[in-house]
Amino acid sequence: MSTSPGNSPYHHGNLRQALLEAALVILEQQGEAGLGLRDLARAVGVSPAAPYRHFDSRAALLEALAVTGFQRFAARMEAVAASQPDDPMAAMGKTYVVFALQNANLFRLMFSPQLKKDSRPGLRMAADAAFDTLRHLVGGDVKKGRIKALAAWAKVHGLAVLLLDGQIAIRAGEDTEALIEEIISSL
Amino acid sequence: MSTSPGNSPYHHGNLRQALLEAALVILEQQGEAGLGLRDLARAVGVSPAAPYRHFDSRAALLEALAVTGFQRFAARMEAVAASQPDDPMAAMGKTYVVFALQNANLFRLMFSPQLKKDSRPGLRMAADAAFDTLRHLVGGDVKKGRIKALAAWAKVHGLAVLLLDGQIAIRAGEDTEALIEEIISSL
DNA sequence: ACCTGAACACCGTTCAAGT
DNA sequence: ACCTGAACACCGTTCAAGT
Repeated sequence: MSTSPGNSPYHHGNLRQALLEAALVILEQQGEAGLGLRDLARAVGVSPAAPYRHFDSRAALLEALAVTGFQRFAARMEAVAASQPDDPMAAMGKTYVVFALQNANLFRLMFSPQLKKDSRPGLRMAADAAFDTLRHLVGGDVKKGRIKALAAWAKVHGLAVLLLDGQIAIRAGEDTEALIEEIISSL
Repeated sequence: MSTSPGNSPYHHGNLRQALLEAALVILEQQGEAGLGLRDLARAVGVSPAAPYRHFDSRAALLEALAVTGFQRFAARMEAVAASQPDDPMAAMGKTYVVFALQNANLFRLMFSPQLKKDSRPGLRMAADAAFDTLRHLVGGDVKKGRIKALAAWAKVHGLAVLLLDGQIAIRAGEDTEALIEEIISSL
C-alpha cells in the first residue's frame, strides 16, 4: 500500500503498538486462553520470535494489556466524576459495572489470578491509580468512611464479577442496566 | 506396604480419587497454572496417559475440582445456616469470605473464566446448588427481597475477590476477620 | 536496532499395545 | 477394564544469524 517512511504499518517502528492492538482484539474475541504468542505474531505478520523484542514473556504481554485496561477504566471513572452527577456513588458504580460487561475479557484479565499483582509492581500501580477516583469519592469522610467505601466498592465489584460469570440470572425481558442501578442504589 | 485386594493405594481401583486428591494439593500450593496433567500423573505415580481413563481433558479435571469446591462451600454454608446464628446474613457472609481466603486457589478456580459455566452444566448446577442456601436466606421476602439479596451477595462476593486480589489493603496490625465483619454489617 | 529461521524443552492428547 | 509407551501437534522461549 504505502512504503513512505514513518507510516509503513508493521515491520518498522511500532511493532509493539501493533502487537498490543491486535492482542486486545484477540483477547476480546477469544479470551485469554486463545491469545497465543505465535497466533498473535501471525496475526501481525511477523515471526514467532519477534514479540520477544518488545515483551519479555507472554505474561509480560498480558500484564501490558491489563495495564491498558486499568488506564481505560480509570479514564471512564474520571470522566464520570468530572461530570458531577447527582449521585456520584451511583453513577460511578454503574460505570464500573458497565465497563466490566462491555470489556468482559479485558476486565477478567485485569483481575486474573495469573497476573499476581504482588510480583508485578507495574500492575499494582495501574490498579491503584484506577481506583483512586473511587477512593477519593468516599474518602472525604475519613472517620467511618473507609468501611462504607470498601463496602460500596465490594458491592459494585462483586456485582460486576457475578454478572460476568452469568451467576446473577437476568430474567426474560429484564433490563440489565435497570437491575444494576437498583442493586447499586439499594441501601 | 500392602497388596491385599481392595486397598492397594494406586494403580488399582481408585485412581480417579487419588488424582483428585493430589490435584487439590497441587492446586492450593501452585495455583491452577502449576497444575499440569503430566505433573499430576507423576505425583500419583502413573503414566501421563493414565488420567485420560478418568477425565476427558485437563479442563474436565479442573471442572471436577471446581465442583468439589462448590460442594465444600455449600456444606459450610449449610452448617452455618443450620446453627441458627443471631444474624444469619452476617454469619453466612463471614463464612463465605473466610472460605475464599482459606481456599484461595480453589475459590479462584470455582470462578475461573477458563471454566465457562455456560458450556458446563455440571459446574453450573454445582454453583447454583452452593448458592441455594444463601438464596433461601433472603428469599423469604419475595417482593423487594431479590434486589436486597443480590446486593448482599454481590457485596460479600466482591469483598472476597478483592481481598484475594490483595486489592483491599490490610493495615499493619489490623484484624482481617474484624474488618470483614465490619464491612459485611455496614448497612 | 530489530527481525528471521531453526531449534529446544515441554505440554495436552491420542492410540496401539500390554496386563 | 485399566494402564503403559511412544508418538503427534503445538506452544513458549532461546539464540545464532541476517538486514
